[in-house]
Amino acid sequence: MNEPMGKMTISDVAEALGISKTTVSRAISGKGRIGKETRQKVQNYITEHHYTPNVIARGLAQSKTYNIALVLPGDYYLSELPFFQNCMLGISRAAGEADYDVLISMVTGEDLSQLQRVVEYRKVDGVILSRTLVEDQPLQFLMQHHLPYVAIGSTREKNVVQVDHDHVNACRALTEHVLMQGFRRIALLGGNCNHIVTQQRYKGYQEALRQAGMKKEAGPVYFDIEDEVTVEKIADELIHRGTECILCMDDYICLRTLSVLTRKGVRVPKDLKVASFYNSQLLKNQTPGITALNFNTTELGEAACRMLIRMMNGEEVPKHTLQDYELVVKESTRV
Amino acid sequence: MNEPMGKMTISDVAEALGISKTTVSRAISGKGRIGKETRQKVQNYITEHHYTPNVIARGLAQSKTYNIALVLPGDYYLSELPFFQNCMLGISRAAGEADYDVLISMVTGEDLSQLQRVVEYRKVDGVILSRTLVEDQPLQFLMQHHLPYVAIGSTREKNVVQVDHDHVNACRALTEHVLMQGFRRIALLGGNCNHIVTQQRYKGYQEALRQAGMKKEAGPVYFDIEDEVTVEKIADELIHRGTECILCMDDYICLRTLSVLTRKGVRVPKDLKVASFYNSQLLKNQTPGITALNFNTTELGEAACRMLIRMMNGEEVPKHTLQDYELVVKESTRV
DNA sequence: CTGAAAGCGCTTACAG
DNA sequence: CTGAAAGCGCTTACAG
Repeated sequence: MNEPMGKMTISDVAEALGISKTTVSRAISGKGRIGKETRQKVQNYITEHHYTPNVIARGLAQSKTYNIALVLPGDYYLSELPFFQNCMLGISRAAGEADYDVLISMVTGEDLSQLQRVVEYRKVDGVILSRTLVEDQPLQFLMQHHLPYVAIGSTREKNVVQVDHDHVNACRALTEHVLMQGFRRIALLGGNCNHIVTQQRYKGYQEALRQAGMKKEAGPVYFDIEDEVTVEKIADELIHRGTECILCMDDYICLRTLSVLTRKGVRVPKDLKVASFYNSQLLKNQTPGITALNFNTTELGEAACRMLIRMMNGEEVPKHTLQDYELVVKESTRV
Repeated sequence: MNEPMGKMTISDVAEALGISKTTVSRAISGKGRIGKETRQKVQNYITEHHYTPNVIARGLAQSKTYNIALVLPGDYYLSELPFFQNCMLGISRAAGEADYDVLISMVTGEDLSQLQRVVEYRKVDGVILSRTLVEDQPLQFLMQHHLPYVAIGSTREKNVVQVDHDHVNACRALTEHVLMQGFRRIALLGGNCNHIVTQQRYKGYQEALRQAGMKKEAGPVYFDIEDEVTVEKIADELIHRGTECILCMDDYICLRTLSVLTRKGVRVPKDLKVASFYNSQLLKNQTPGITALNFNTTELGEAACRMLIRMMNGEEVPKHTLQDYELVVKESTRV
């Protein structure tokens, strides 16, 4: 109570108890042999006097930081996606349980400086990549260093530990569902081609079509849709071509599509069906309800973080983990 | 090239150059007197051999961590708000410029454990609170410790350094605008009462009414709107009462309101005007365009972080900083 | 079961 | 201008 909070050291404890620092250290960490009584004595003292170890000092001695880095896209529109927030929540939770903290490093375009600083300065024991790209600079960077890391998302690099949602099967399932409803002219509105997830979704879509015995694409497929103007043009084209159903690769694209359709007086699902390969808060309150794929992103983050912690502890872990999805059918695809 | 990256220490450099560790340290930090040539020699060597200092060790010696903590709400729906992401982006940017890293600690409800761990373990040199509450446990916690911190948002606690948007004047301006258009029956749909920002927005609204000589509230005021069901009920009431304009305290509430109105066949702005006290990506692509207040959240985060850095450097800083707003008038309030 | 000592990789008075 | 030494607050062989 007298000493200012946060200043007490292990030496103070040792002195007060008339024992050595070594013993105190052991009593706290639980490592090494130590008498039951002694340990109890130390334990009592430190809780009573609110001693908390200096993790930095411990880290230096152990060559550990008890920090992990989370690499996040620093681009404006991307950072707003709920996906990353929810991931972060899960990661933070899992990290906390293991007494780790998470440090964020924003990577914007070609600028890897934040990630570099964090690994070169040895401020973290491991890294989590929040997404994977076709041309993946952060991943390339990590592959050159000997620091444990896991990728949320998939990649072709075989030796990278990856934790992902099963996008391919999920998208296949949703596409199959639409095919089962009897629709054939099914358009696909896709996101950024440099995102691996875009490739996976496309693959799922194609697989469903192939299985249904359709030789070529059922409807036109678009990629790299970023703004509403593009959607506007595409919508005209689709309506003109008599499209029956529009599959949107993510919630943002879907929201924009719905907004454009409403403006054009096209009714969903009456005139046109719509579904989304990704669900979120954004779509939740939409009228009519939107058929979409549900993924638990927080759990994904947790899983990735647990994986990383196991790696940092020297355990062997599976290279590729897939998490399940949920297909939620609502009015937007009703016949 | 021979030595494994990230293992070189200051001693290695000293030895290779035949000088002392002290000198090397000085050459790197730039502190203390040192010969120009010597410094150059060291500088050349370390860039050539890719030496990077161990920041943990430096931190221990200096009793600094070069980390700051960002306290984020861990609640589901809240963490999805773009506000926090954009703040984080700004903070991360400003921190990086000063060679600091940002560590996140999620605070969920009553659970402050993540924040506690981070400060008790001395893993950060300062803390940023991403929002302020009426009943503010994280703030109370920080006030008890002697660690620099700044709050994004306002609080009644006079001695807390706070950086905020000028919500009161912004909301007053928007309300005035609507009054100028000639509307009188103006309803307010408010958010969580425990958020200080809710109080500020309400205050701005009231001030505008008072100034316009209206004794009592122009339209009904609601608080704690969290889901669409509530909005649904309120909408019926408002329509019944002949409300002319609905002011929504934030983008989420606004989006829900619009969705409900569309479903009910109420046309905006023809039948009813709508405006929002907060703008974001969510509202950007809405049809019709929504009159709203724009705030630059990334800049807010940057400002808060710079402030904290100054505090950590022992500088005096102003207790209360307000950032400007922008009123964007669009179709949703057109007469 | 316990302790003295060296070490983690830096910084910083102090002395020269 | 430069260096030897102590110190930051822990951990961990090594010895007893």
